[in-house]
Amino acid sequence: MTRMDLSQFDCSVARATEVIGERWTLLILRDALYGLTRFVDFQTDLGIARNILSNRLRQLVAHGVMTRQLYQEQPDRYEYLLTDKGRAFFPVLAALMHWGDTWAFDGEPPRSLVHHACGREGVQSVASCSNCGRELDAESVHIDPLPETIRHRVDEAVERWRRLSALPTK
Amino acid sequence: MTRMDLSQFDCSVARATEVIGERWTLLILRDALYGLTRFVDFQTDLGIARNILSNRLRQLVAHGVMTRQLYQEQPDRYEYLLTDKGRAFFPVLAALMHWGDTWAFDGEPPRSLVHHACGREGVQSVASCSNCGRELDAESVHIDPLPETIRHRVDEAVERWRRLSALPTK
DNA sequence: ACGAGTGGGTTGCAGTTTGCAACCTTCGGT
DNA sequence: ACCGAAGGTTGCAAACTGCAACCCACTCGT
Repeated sequence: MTRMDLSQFDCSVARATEVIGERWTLLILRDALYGLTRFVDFQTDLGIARNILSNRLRQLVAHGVMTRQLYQEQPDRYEYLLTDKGRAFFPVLAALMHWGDTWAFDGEPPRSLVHHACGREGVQSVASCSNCGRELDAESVHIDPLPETIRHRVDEAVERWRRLSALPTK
Repeated sequence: MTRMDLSQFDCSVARATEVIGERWTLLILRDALYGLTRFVDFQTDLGIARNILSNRLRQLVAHGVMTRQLYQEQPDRYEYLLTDKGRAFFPVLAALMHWGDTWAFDGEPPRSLVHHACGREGVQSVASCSNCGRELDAESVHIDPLPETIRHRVDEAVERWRRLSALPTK
Protein backbone atom coordinates (compact mmCIF):
# COMPACT_ATOMS: atom_id res chain seq x y z
CA MET A 1 0.00 0.00 0.00
CA THR A 2 2.86 2.32 -0.64
CA ARG A 3 2.02 5.83 -1.60
CA MET A 4 1.78 6.45 -5.32
CA ASP A 5 4.83 8.15 -6.80
CA LEU A 6 3.61 11.25 -8.58
CA SER A 7 6.90 11.73 -10.38
CA GLN A 8 6.00 8.69 -12.49
CA PHE A 9 3.63 10.96 -14.39
CA ASP A 10 5.01 12.45 -17.56
CA CYS A 11 3.81 15.84 -16.39
CA SER A 12 5.66 18.83 -14.98
CA VAL A 13 2.92 19.69 -12.54
CA ALA A 14 3.04 16.17 -11.10
CA ARG A 15 6.83 16.23 -10.84
CA ALA A 16 6.72 19.59 -9.13
CA THR A 17 4.03 18.29 -6.79
CA GLU A 18 6.30 15.48 -5.73
CA VAL A 19 8.83 18.10 -4.62
CA ILE A 20 6.65 20.77 -3.02
CA GLY A 21 3.30 19.03 -2.58
CA GLU A 22 3.56 17.91 1.02
CA ARG A 23 2.04 19.79 3.88
CA TRP A 24 4.30 22.63 5.15
CA THR A 25 6.76 22.50 2.26
CA LEU A 26 5.35 25.56 0.50
CA LEU A 27 5.43 27.51 3.74
CA ILE A 28 9.03 26.54 4.41
CA LEU A 29 9.90 27.72 0.93
CA ARG A 30 8.03 30.97 1.52
CA ASP A 31 10.03 31.57 4.70
CA ALA A 32 13.25 30.76 2.89
CA LEU A 33 12.40 33.32 0.23
CA TYR A 34 11.69 35.82 3.02
CA GLY A 35 15.24 35.25 4.14
CA LEU A 36 15.12 32.60 6.87
CA THR A 37 17.87 30.01 6.90
CA ARG A 38 17.94 28.32 10.31
CA PHE A 39 16.13 25.36 11.73
CA VAL A 40 14.92 27.20 14.83
CA ASP A 41 13.68 30.16 12.83
CA PHE A 42 11.55 28.02 10.55
CA GLN A 43 10.34 26.17 13.60
CA THR A 44 9.33 29.17 15.67
CA ASP A 45 7.83 31.05 12.73
CA LEU A 46 5.69 28.17 11.52
CA GLY A 47 5.01 26.35 14.77
CA ILE A 48 5.70 23.11 12.91
CA ALA A 49 6.74 19.96 14.77
CA ARG A 50 10.50 19.58 14.80
CA ASN A 51 10.58 16.09 13.35
CA ILE A 52 8.34 17.17 10.46
CA LEU A 53 10.51 20.19 9.80
CA SER A 54 13.60 18.03 9.89
CA ASN A 55 12.03 15.65 7.41
CA ARG A 56 10.84 18.41 5.05
CA LEU A 57 14.21 20.14 4.99
CA ARG A 58 15.88 16.83 4.22
CA GLN A 59 13.48 16.31 1.32
CA LEU A 60 14.11 19.80 -0.02
CA VAL A 61 17.86 19.18 0.11
CA ALA A 62 17.41 15.79 -1.55
CA HIS A 63 15.43 17.45 -4.35
CA GLY A 64 18.08 20.11 -4.83
CA VAL A 65 15.88 22.99 -3.74
CA MET A 66 17.98 23.86 -0.70
CA THR A 67 21.50 23.10 0.53
CA ARG A 68 22.63 22.38 4.05
CA GLN A 69 25.67 24.49 4.84
CA LEU A 70 27.94 24.41 7.84
CA TYR A 71 28.15 27.95 9.14
CA GLN A 72 29.98 27.29 12.42
CA GLU A 73 32.13 24.56 13.95
CA GLN A 74 32.40 23.35 17.55
CA PRO A 75 29.59 22.75 17.82
CA ASP A 76 28.69 22.19 14.19
CA ARG A 77 25.78 24.34 13.15
CA TYR A 78 24.01 24.20 9.84
CA GLU A 79 21.81 26.54 7.90
CA TYR A 80 19.58 25.93 4.92
CA LEU A 81 20.07 28.04 1.83
CA LEU A 82 18.07 28.13 -1.37
CA THR A 83 19.71 26.85 -4.52
CA ASP A 84 19.06 28.33 -7.96
CA LYS A 85 16.31 25.77 -8.30
CA GLY A 86 14.79 27.03 -5.07
CA ARG A 87 15.06 30.71 -5.96
CA ALA A 88 13.50 29.94 -9.32
CA PHE A 89 10.41 28.97 -7.40
CA PHE A 90 9.69 32.61 -6.63
CA PRO A 91 7.21 33.23 -9.48
CA VAL A 92 5.12 30.28 -8.30
CA LEU A 93 4.89 31.64 -4.77
CA ALA A 94 4.20 35.15 -6.07
CA ALA A 95 1.33 33.78 -8.14
CA LEU A 96 0.02 31.75 -5.23
CA MET A 97 0.24 34.74 -2.91
CA HIS A 98 -1.60 36.89 -5.41
CA TRP A 99 -4.33 34.28 -5.74
CA GLY A 100 -4.64 34.01 -1.98
CA ASP A 101 -4.79 37.81 -1.61
CA THR A 102 -7.58 37.99 -4.14
CA TRP A 103 -9.63 34.93 -3.29
CA ALA A 104 -8.88 33.84 0.26
CA PHE A 105 -9.19 37.15 2.11
CA ASP A 106 -12.26 39.28 2.53
CA GLY A 107 -10.56 42.61 3.08
CA GLU A 108 -7.03 43.82 2.66
CA PRO A 109 -4.33 41.23 2.24
CA PRO A 110 -2.20 41.02 5.37
CA ARG A 111 1.11 41.85 3.75
CA SER A 112 2.50 42.49 0.34
CA LEU A 113 5.71 42.27 -1.58
CA VAL A 114 7.65 45.47 -2.11
CA HIS A 115 10.07 46.04 -4.97
CA HIS A 116 13.24 47.46 -3.42
CA ALA A 117 14.07 49.56 -6.44
CA CYS A 118 10.65 51.21 -6.44
CA GLY A 119 9.89 51.05 -2.74
CA ARG A 120 6.30 50.44 -3.78
CA GLU A 121 3.96 47.55 -3.30
CA GLY A 122 2.46 45.51 -6.05
CA VAL A 123 3.75 42.28 -7.44
CA GLN A 124 1.77 40.54 -10.09
CA SER A 125 2.44 37.16 -11.53
CA VAL A 126 0.95 36.92 -14.95
CA ALA A 127 0.93 34.16 -17.51
CA SER A 128 1.67 35.47 -20.96
CA CYS A 129 2.35 34.12 -24.43
CA SER A 130 6.07 34.18 -25.13
CA ASN A 131 5.22 34.47 -28.83
CA CYS A 132 2.79 37.38 -29.00
CA GLY A 133 3.17 38.71 -25.48
CA ARG A 134 -0.53 38.79 -24.71
CA GLU A 135 -1.78 37.89 -21.26
CA LEU A 136 -3.24 34.40 -21.05
CA ASP A 137 -5.98 32.78 -19.06
CA ALA A 138 -7.22 29.22 -18.84
CA GLU A 139 -9.57 29.62 -21.82
CA SER A 140 -7.02 30.91 -24.28
CA VAL A 141 -4.72 27.94 -24.04
CA HIS A 142 -4.70 24.19 -24.55
CA ILE A 143 -2.26 21.45 -23.74
CA ASP A 144 -0.27 19.74 -26.48
CA PRO A 145 0.13 16.87 -26.99
CA LEU A 146 -3.12 15.95 -25.34
CA PRO A 147 -2.76 13.07 -22.88
CA GLU A 148 -4.35 9.93 -24.33
CA THR A 149 -6.51 9.33 -21.28
CA ILE A 150 -8.41 12.54 -21.67
CA ARG A 151 -8.45 12.96 -25.42
CA HIS A 152 -12.03 11.88 -25.86
CA ARG A 153 -13.13 14.58 -23.42
CA VAL A 154 -11.07 17.50 -24.53
CA ASP A 155 -11.01 16.92 -28.27
CA GLU A 156 -14.24 18.69 -28.98
CA ALA A 157 -13.17 21.71 -26.99
CA VAL A 158 -9.91 21.88 -28.93
CA GLU A 159 -11.80 21.61 -32.22
CA ARG A 160 -13.94 24.54 -31.21
CA TRP A 161 -10.84 26.53 -30.33
CA ARG A 162 -9.25 25.73 -33.68
CA ARG A 163 -12.31 26.90 -35.57
CA LEU A 164 -12.39 30.11 -33.57
CA SER A 165 -8.75 30.87 -34.16
CA ALA A 166 -9.06 30.05 -37.89
CA LEU A 167 -5.81 28.17 -38.00
CA PRO A 168 -5.16 25.14 -40.16
CA THR A 169 -5.56 21.88 -38.30
CA LYS A 170 -2.19 20.26 -37.89
CA MET B 1 -3.68 15.98 18.08
CA THR B 2 -5.82 17.48 15.40
CA ARG B 3 -4.06 18.68 12.34
CA MET B 4 -3.02 22.29 12.47
CA ASP B 5 -5.27 24.66 10.55
CA LEU B 6 -3.07 26.57 8.15
CA SER B 7 -5.78 29.12 7.41
CA GLN B 8 -5.20 30.49 10.91
CA PHE B 9 -2.07 32.15 9.57
CA ASP B 10 -2.44 35.73 8.48
CA CYS B 11 -0.73 34.85 5.23
CA SER B 12 -2.05 34.36 1.74
CA VAL B 13 0.27 31.51 0.95
CA ALA B 14 -0.90 29.63 4.04
CA ARG B 15 -4.56 30.24 3.22
CA ALA B 16 -4.01 29.09 -0.33
CA THR B 17 -2.20 26.03 0.96
CA GLU B 18 -5.20 25.10 3.04
CA VAL B 19 -7.23 25.00 -0.18
CA ILE B 20 -4.84 23.36 -2.63
CA GLY B 21 -2.12 21.92 -0.42
CA GLU B 22 -3.31 18.34 -0.09
CA ARG B 23 -1.97 15.53 -2.17
CA TRP B 24 -3.74 15.24 -5.57
CA THR B 25 -5.56 18.55 -5.35
CA LEU B 26 -3.19 20.39 -7.68
CA LEU B 27 -3.44 17.57 -10.20
CA ILE B 28 -7.23 17.61 -10.07
CA LEU B 29 -7.12 21.35 -10.70
CA ARG B 30 -4.72 20.81 -13.58
CA ASP B 31 -7.11 18.30 -15.15
CA ALA B 32 -10.01 20.67 -14.63
CA LEU B 33 -8.11 23.41 -16.42
CA TYR B 34 -7.39 20.93 -19.24
CA GLY B 35 -11.15 20.60 -19.58
CA LEU B 36 -12.14 17.55 -17.54
CA THR B 37 -15.36 17.77 -15.57
CA ARG B 38 -16.47 14.26 -14.60
CA PHE B 39 -15.69 12.02 -11.68
CA VAL B 40 -14.72 9.05 -13.83
CA ASP B 41 -12.48 11.13 -16.05
CA PHE B 42 -10.48 12.51 -13.16
CA GLN B 43 -10.33 9.03 -11.73
CA THR B 44 -9.10 7.24 -14.84
CA ASP B 45 -6.68 10.01 -15.80
CA LEU B 46 -5.04 10.24 -12.37
CA GLY B 47 -5.46 6.69 -11.12
CA ILE B 48 -6.48 8.16 -7.78
CA ALA B 49 -8.54 6.14 -5.28
CA ARG B 50 -12.23 6.93 -5.62
CA ASN B 51 -12.79 7.86 -2.00
CA ILE B 52 -9.87 10.27 -2.05
CA LEU B 53 -11.11 11.84 -5.27
CA SER B 54 -14.58 12.14 -3.79
CA ASN B 55 -13.13 13.83 -0.73
CA ARG B 56 -10.92 16.22 -2.70
CA LEU B 57 -13.74 17.28 -5.01
CA ARG B 58 -15.94 17.92 -1.97
CA GLN B 59 -13.21 20.11 -0.46
CA LEU B 60 -12.76 22.04 -3.68
CA VAL B 61 -16.50 22.68 -3.83
CA ALA B 62 -16.54 23.69 -0.16
CA HIS B 63 -13.73 26.16 -0.84
CA GLY B 64 -15.56 27.64 -3.81
CA VAL B 65 -13.01 26.51 -6.37
CA MET B 66 -15.41 24.18 -8.20
CA THR B 67 -19.17 23.70 -8.38
CA ARG B 68 -21.09 20.46 -8.58
CA GLN B 69 -23.70 20.71 -11.33
CA LEU B 70 -26.47 18.33 -12.26
CA TYR B 71 -26.11 17.69 -15.98
CA GLN B 72 -28.62 14.86 -16.37
CA GLU B 73 -31.61 13.42 -14.49
CA GLN B 74 -32.79 9.82 -14.14
CA PRO B 75 -30.30 8.84 -13.10
CA ASP B 76 -28.90 12.03 -11.63
CA ARG B 77 -25.41 12.73 -12.92
CA TYR B 78 -23.13 15.48 -11.76
CA GLU B 79 -20.12 17.21 -13.18
CA TYR B 80 -17.55 19.45 -11.58
CA LEU B 81 -16.95 22.86 -13.10
CA LEU B 82 -14.39 25.49 -12.19
CA THR B 83 -15.65 28.70 -10.67
CA ASP B 84 -14.03 32.09 -11.31
CA LYS B 85 -11.91 31.41 -8.25
CA GLY B 86 -10.81 28.13 -9.79
CA ARG B 87 -10.06 29.59 -13.22
CA ALA B 88 -8.09 32.37 -11.52
CA PHE B 89 -5.72 29.66 -10.37
CA PHE B 90 -4.37 29.29 -13.90
CA PRO B 91 -1.30 31.56 -13.48
CA VAL B 92 -0.20 29.53 -10.47
CA LEU B 93 -0.35 26.27 -12.42
CA ALA B 94 1.34 27.89 -15.41
CA ALA B 95 4.17 29.03 -13.15
CA LEU B 96 4.42 25.63 -11.51
CA MET B 97 4.44 23.88 -14.87
CA HIS B 98 7.17 26.20 -16.12
CA TRP B 99 9.24 25.51 -13.01
CA GLY B 100 8.75 21.77 -13.43
CA ASP B 101 9.69 21.94 -17.11
CA THR B 102 12.89 23.77 -16.26
CA TRP B 103 13.98 22.04 -13.08
CA ALA B 104 12.34 18.63 -12.89
CA PHE B 105 13.05 17.27 -16.38
CA ASP B 106 16.36 16.48 -17.94
CA GLY B 107 15.39 16.83 -21.56
CA GLU B 108 12.40 18.22 -23.31
CA PRO B 109 9.29 18.87 -21.26
CA PRO B 110 6.62 16.31 -22.06
CA ARG B 111 3.96 18.73 -23.17
CA SER B 112 3.44 22.42 -23.41
CA LEU B 113 0.68 24.96 -23.42
CA VAL B 114 -0.36 26.38 -26.77
CA HIS B 115 -1.99 29.75 -27.22
CA HIS B 116 -5.01 29.20 -29.49
CA ALA B 117 -4.75 32.60 -31.10
CA CYS B 118 -1.11 32.06 -32.05
CA GLY B 119 -1.11 28.32 -32.44
CA ARG B 120 2.35 28.43 -30.99
CA GLU B 121 3.88 27.01 -27.87
CA GLY B 122 5.36 29.00 -25.05
CA VAL B 123 3.64 30.16 -21.94
CA GLN B 124 5.64 32.00 -19.36
CA SER B 125 4.47 33.03 -15.95
CA VAL B 126 6.50 35.94 -14.78
CA ALA B 127 6.39 38.00 -11.63
CA SER B 128 6.65 41.70 -12.36
CA CYS B 129 6.35 44.98 -10.51
CA SER B 130 2.95 46.52 -11.13
CA ASN B 131 4.53 49.91 -10.55
CA CYS B 132 7.53 49.96 -12.87
CA GLY B 133 6.81 46.86 -14.89
CA ARG B 134 10.21 45.29 -14.43
CA GLU B 135 10.54 41.56 -13.98
CA LEU B 136 11.10 40.49 -10.41
CA ASP B 137 12.98 37.72 -8.70
CA ALA B 138 13.33 36.69 -5.08
CA GLU B 139 16.24 39.07 -4.45
CA SER B 140 14.57 42.23 -5.71
CA VAL B 141 11.65 42.09 -3.33
CA HIS B 142 10.88 42.04 0.38
CA ILE B 143 7.77 41.38 2.40
CA ASP B 144 6.01 44.22 4.20
CA PRO B 145 5.07 44.37 6.98
CA LEU B 146 7.64 41.91 8.18
CA PRO B 147 6.17 39.20 10.42
CA GLU B 148 7.24 39.77 14.02
CA THR B 149 8.57 36.25 14.42
CA ILE B 150 11.20 36.67 11.73
CA ARG B 151 12.04 40.37 12.08
CA HIS B 152 15.33 39.79 13.86
CA ARG B 153 16.53 37.57 11.02
CA VAL B 154 15.41 39.54 8.02
CA ASP B 155 15.96 43.08 9.26
CA GLU B 156 19.60 43.23 8.30
CA ALA B 157 18.86 41.98 4.82
CA VAL B 158 16.19 44.66 4.38
CA GLU B 159 18.60 47.35 5.59
CA ARG B 160 21.10 46.24 3.02
CA TRP B 161 18.44 46.38 0.33
CA ARG B 162 17.43 49.90 1.40
CA ARG B 163 20.99 51.16 1.18
CA LEU B 164 21.41 49.60 -2.23
CA SER B 165 18.23 51.13 -3.58
CA ALA B 166 19.11 54.52 -2.04
CA LEU B 167 15.61 55.21 -0.88
CA PRO B 168 14.76 57.09 2.30
CA THR B 169 13.97 54.78 5.20
CA LYS B 170 10.29 54.96 5.95
C1' DA C 1 -35.93 -11.10 -18.63
C1' DC C 2 -31.21 -11.12 -17.87
C1' DG C 3 -26.54 -9.72 -17.69
C1' DA C 4 -23.16 -6.27 -18.55
C1' DG C 5 -21.81 -1.55 -18.54
C1' DT C 6 -21.81 3.43 -16.99
C1' DG C 7 -21.64 7.17 -13.67
C1' DG C 8 -21.15 8.63 -9.11
C1' DG C 9 -20.36 7.47 -5.37
C1' DT C 10 -19.69 4.94 0.12
C1' DT C 11 -17.72 1.60 3.42
C1' DG C 12 -14.16 -1.38 5.72
C1' DC C 13 -9.74 -2.16 6.83
C1' DA C 14 -4.69 -1.98 6.98
C1' DG C 15 -0.63 0.57 6.29
C1' DT C 16 1.50 5.37 6.37
C1' DT C 17 2.11 9.97 7.92
C1' DT C 18 1.58 13.66 11.29
C1' DG C 19 2.17 15.99 15.60
C1' DC C 20 3.19 16.40 20.54
C1' DA C 21 6.33 15.74 24.07
C1' DA C 22 10.48 14.12 25.80
C1' DC C 23 15.07 13.31 25.08
C1' DC C 24 20.05 13.84 23.16
C1' DT C 25 24.48 16.31 22.04
C1' DT C 26 27.93 20.03 21.90
C1' DC C 27 29.13 24.15 23.07
C1' DG C 28 29.49 29.04 25.65
C1' DG C 29 28.47 31.78 29.62
C1' DT C 30 28.05 32.53 34.91
C1' DA D 1 27.59 22.68 38.11
C1' DC D 2 23.89 24.46 35.81
C1' DC D 3 21.42 26.96 32.11
C1' DG D 4 20.28 28.11 27.45
C1' DA D 5 20.92 27.78 22.37
C1' DA D 6 21.06 25.15 18.13
C1' DG D 7 20.02 21.22 15.62
C1' DG D 8 18.30 17.56 15.83
C1' DT D 9 16.06 12.09 17.06
C1' DT D 10 12.71 8.88 19.26
C1' DG D 11 8.16 6.99 20.92
C1' DC D 12 3.52 6.80 20.64
C1' DA D 13 -1.42 7.80 19.41
C1' DA D 14 -4.48 10.04 16.28
C1' DA D 15 -5.42 11.16 11.55
C1' DC D 16 -5.04 10.35 6.77
C1' DT D 17 -4.38 7.42 2.47
C1' DG D 18 -5.29 3.81 -0.69
C1' DC D 19 -7.11 -0.68 -2.26
C1' DA D 20 -10.95 -3.44 -2.95
C1' DA D 21 -15.56 -4.41 -2.53
C1' DC D 22 -20.01 -2.86 -2.52
C1' DC D 23 -24.36 0.15 -3.61
C1' DC D 24 -27.80 2.37 -6.57
C1' DA D 25 -30.22 3.92 -10.66
C1' DC D 26 -30.37 3.71 -14.84
C1' DT D 27 -29.41 1.99 -20.31
C1' DC D 28 -28.29 -1.16 -23.84
C1' DG D 29 -27.86 -5.63 -26.21
C1' DT D 30 -29.70 -10.25 -26.78
